[in-house]
Amino acid sequence: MSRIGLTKDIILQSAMEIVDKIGAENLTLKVLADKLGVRSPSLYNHFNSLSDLLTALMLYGWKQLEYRVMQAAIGKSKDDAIKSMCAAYLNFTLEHLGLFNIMQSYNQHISQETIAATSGLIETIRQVLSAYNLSEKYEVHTIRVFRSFLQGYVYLVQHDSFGNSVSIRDSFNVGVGILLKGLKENENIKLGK
Amino acid sequence: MSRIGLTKDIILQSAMEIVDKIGAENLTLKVLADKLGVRSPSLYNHFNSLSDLLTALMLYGWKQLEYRVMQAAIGKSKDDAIKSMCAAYLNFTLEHLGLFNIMQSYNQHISQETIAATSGLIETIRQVLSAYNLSEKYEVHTIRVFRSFLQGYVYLVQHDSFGNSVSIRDSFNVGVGILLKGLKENENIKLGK
DNA sequence: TGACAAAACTAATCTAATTAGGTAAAATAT
DNA sequence: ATATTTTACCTAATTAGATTAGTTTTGTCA
Repeated sequence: MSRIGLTKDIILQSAMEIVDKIGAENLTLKVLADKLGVRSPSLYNHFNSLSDLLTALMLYGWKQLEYRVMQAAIGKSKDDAIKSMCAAYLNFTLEHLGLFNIMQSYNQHISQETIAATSGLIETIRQVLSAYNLSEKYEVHTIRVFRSFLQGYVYLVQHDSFGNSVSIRDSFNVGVGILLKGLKENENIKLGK
Repeated sequence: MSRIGLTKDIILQSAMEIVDKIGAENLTLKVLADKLGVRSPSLYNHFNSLSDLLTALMLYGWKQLEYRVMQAAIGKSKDDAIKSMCAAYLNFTLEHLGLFNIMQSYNQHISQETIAATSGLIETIRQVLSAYNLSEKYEVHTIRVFRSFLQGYVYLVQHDSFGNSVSIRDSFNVGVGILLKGLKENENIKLGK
């Protein structure tokens, strides 16, 4: 009977598949261990606790999202870049509902690592925004407003909070459009209030 | 030894105090029962399960938020009403971080009741928006965009995701301002695309 | 080959939710 | 007022899941 040879990455990959398939609330060490062909205490050789594992999974998710959003910005600038990045964000989260759930709910405790995991993402956004010549303060405001919209939109879609039949993508694009217009209002105002 | 005389409302009130004080993740039946001067199985006379209790707590929260936002709109119209409502939303959620956490995380399962609980809120928003003469489709888009921004903003504040020192209220107001401008773009366009 | 570290195991423990079944206070009916 | 029923509460037991302790196995490297 040969050893399986688990690694953190293999475990996280499996955990991701599980949460995306059966929902974040149904991830238990037993379910995960079964999928990996191992007994649940064995997972403690790789993670100190379930909470540790979920934290790692959250960071794993942010890294992937960061990669996708950065990819989307390559070769584009200004509005095109932003639209593409926003679409990439939406697409990733819709593909990974369970994972995104964990990305949201498990960053309560350790904000340092979370900030580190999302800093690349924010840096990318900052680079794209630099083309708009925003004042420093307005750049911060703008990033916050975009992040809020994205975060909230996906959350509401994920929880089926948009009752009726108007297209999810249409409303999303309208939202991005509104934010882009707001961005123009503050373009080139280097001494913004 | 006389009976305590619990009711659902008393239990929910206590539960709210607990989650706002020590965080949603630390609410257990034992903690709640201790606070109420009762043994944990006794709570099953009032709720079928912890999940039931949390669901009720979520709805309880939405009702209160609805009330506060409606109050904020009284005697105001158009931009003033919207600004006031948004501020009320932000204030409520900042006062009730734990409760809001549960309001977010526990509407995964029963969307019907959640929709019922938030329908009054959405109706209020719709009334205020009617002054703008938006096309039907744009009204839906607009509500979705506002909700997304509010939801996301509060979420990010709650999770300390806004690293630096620019004022939380300022960015919020900038965001509301951007959305209001976007709203004007579509004002009086009765045949919006 | 032999020794060490790591990865896996089984068995046991702990904590929290839940269930079963009993008792007594309160509410209701006679 | 008394009898009956309901129900809020209790204790004790069960279950599920995370975690810990201690052991065995396996791969690696001197």
